[in-house]
Amino acid sequence: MNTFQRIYEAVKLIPEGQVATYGQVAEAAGGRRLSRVVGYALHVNPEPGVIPCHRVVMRDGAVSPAFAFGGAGRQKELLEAEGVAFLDDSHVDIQRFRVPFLPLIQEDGTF
DNA sequence: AACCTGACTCGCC
DNA sequence: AGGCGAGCCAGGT
Repeated sequence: MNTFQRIYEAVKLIPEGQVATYGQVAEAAGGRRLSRVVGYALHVNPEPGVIPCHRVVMRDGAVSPAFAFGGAGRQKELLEAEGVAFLDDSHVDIQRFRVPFLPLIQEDGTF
């Protein structure tokens, strides 16, 4: 169970209709400082469609400009379809839809 | 094998 | 208040 695996597990745990920040995913995966690694992990997303990377946004709710799996507009589309409201074209209402907490992923992949 | 870079975040000027 | 550097991991050069 390496860091990447845990990051992916954490992202998969984000419930539909909610979003999580890179920091939250990072904490669930082992440490807040992994936030940057989280970005890299999703960048090289090995399982598009399986890992809901569209539910991961920056701390201020902004979606990544470098989003690349169908276009940034696609991400907004998916999130709104799940019930996540947007404040503007690039920011989700993070305060209302951020997942309250994410379980800590253990070495063996469990909580 | 060392070095650089990247979907981030936070703390310190 | 806004800019800068550090810490983390993996993969490419």
